Amino acid sequence: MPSPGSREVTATTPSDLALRRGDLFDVECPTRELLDRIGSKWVAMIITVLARPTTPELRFAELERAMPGISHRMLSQELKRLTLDGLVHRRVEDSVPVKVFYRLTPLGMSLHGPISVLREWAEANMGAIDARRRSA
Amino acid sequence: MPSPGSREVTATTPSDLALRRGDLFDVECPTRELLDRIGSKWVAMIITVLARPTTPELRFAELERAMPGISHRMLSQELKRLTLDGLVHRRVEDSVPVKVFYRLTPLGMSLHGPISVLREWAEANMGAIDARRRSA
DNA sequence: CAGGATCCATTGTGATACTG
DNA sequence: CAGTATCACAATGGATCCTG
Repeated sequence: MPSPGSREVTATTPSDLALRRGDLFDVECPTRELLDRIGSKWVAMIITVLARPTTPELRFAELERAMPGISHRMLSQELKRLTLDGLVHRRVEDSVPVKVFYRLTPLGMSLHGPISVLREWAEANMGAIDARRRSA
Repeated sequence: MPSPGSREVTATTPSDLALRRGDLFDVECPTRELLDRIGSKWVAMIITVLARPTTPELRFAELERAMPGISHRMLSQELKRLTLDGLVHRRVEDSVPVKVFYRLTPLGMSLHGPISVLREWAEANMGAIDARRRSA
């Protein structure tokens, strides 16, 4: 979050309203940043995996295995972000060695629907789009 | 089978199948890249603006004005990408100076629903998430 | 007007190594 | 096991200038 040193130009206070209600079209509204965060492939995958009824709770290594291609670092980073955002809950079992379990919070679960819709669109139309790209 | 939740990835050439059907969980499947592309704030905004019944077709400068905060370069880049992907149609009016109009293709329109769902989720939950982040 | 080209600062990301 | 730290490099994105 860089401090606005050079350009607090427009908007004297109208952003207050946008901030409160969430307005993608307001420059100052964090909804933009939020959308970029939840719209990523890694978030989509994490939410999708954790939303599977058979695996409501998974350990770090299990998630890693369930998401081929993700790097150690990325998974760690994304999980931390999602935890901070309150979409994922982190449970530590005090054994030796320690075990950590991740599961969706109610808020996280509520994101599952929207993300599924987008993911399914992507999976359904990927072929057509990819083909067009190649020919162009 | 000690790996619960894992998919049956036993095929010899799984990428072929995944490529054809679109599988986010396949490392080689372009669906991942596609999802990252369509999940961005700029794409969400472009699609949303062009989906407005009142403005089915907009010129470059009009789009720019409708999307406060986007840079010249970004808009140009994203429009080109969306055009290549077949989500946006580009119509050039041969006047002096030239006028260029953008509108959604049927494929682009079909993305409007999914994106709206995600955008609305973001706008609705932005407040809670933002508050939690600050306190953490 | 539309948008390409260039420069440059910032950030993202993988690989690797290390710790409790 | 579940991370964190560090490094090197790629990608992003804004600002600015340029052209048909």
